[in-house]
Amino acid sequence: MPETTDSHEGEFRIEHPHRELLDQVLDKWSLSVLNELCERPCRFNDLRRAIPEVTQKSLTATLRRLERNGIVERSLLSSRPVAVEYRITPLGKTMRPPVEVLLEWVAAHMPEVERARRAFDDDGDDDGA
Amino acid sequence: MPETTDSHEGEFRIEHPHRELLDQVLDKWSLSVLNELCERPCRFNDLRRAIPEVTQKSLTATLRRLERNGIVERSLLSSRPVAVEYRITPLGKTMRPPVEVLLEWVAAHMPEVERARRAFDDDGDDDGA
DNA sequence: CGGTATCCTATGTGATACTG
DNA sequence: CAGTATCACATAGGATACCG
Repeated sequence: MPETTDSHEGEFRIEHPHRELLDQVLDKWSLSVLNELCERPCRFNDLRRAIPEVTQKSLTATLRRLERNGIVERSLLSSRPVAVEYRITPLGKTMRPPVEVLLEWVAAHMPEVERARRAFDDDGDDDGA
Repeated sequence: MPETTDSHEGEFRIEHPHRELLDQVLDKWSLSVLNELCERPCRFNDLRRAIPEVTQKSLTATLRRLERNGIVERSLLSSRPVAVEYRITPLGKTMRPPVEVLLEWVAAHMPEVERARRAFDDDGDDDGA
């Protein structure tokens, strides 16, 4: 074993560039956008309609960020009137399994987390008994 | 076979309470903290030393958030001088597999992402030819 | 030792208006 | 249609100082 000391199983350790990528692909609207794009290519306004809570500005920012990271691809379909289509890339599709695993963890443990939150919040409530 | 090939709807879909939990357990310092705590219980200043980039304030906030979600546990060891110990909970330990899967995805695809970023940034560089 | 309190800035996000 | 520009605001996070 030429590899050193840390043979202990994978950890929670993360370095900065990885952290940054994680923040960009898991940011507030990314998963909702990918959820649409993994079903079909979408026009900009298709996405707005599919995700009504997102503003134009945030949707644009999200798409640019995902495009820059190679997760989605933007194609100009015609120039007059402007028509643009967004598609998930092969790289983007590789995100599905890990994201699903994560989402399954969240769904599975949400009840336990909510119990913990209630316990914590109640303990904090020392309203002068 | 009731399952049509594209009945995989909602793979990236996430609802608000889930989104919020994800934000709290994957925030800037959480993984670094969990990385320490999954190896051993730590005092507050142990964590500061182990993660020198974090400020007191952010570390406190991170620990409180994780504690509230049931991911870490805080115990008062003695009162004078104050001694506190943080430990990962069983619930916290369940985060490891999904987080590892995620981190493996990041590590595996970082080179491709970086290529995409360079391509994107270069395209943006219309330096007026 | 293990925090709080305060101030400050940067960023994310929304609202709204405008444009090619 | 698919954005950009601008203003406004809330929050995250850092810097610093103080406290029991």
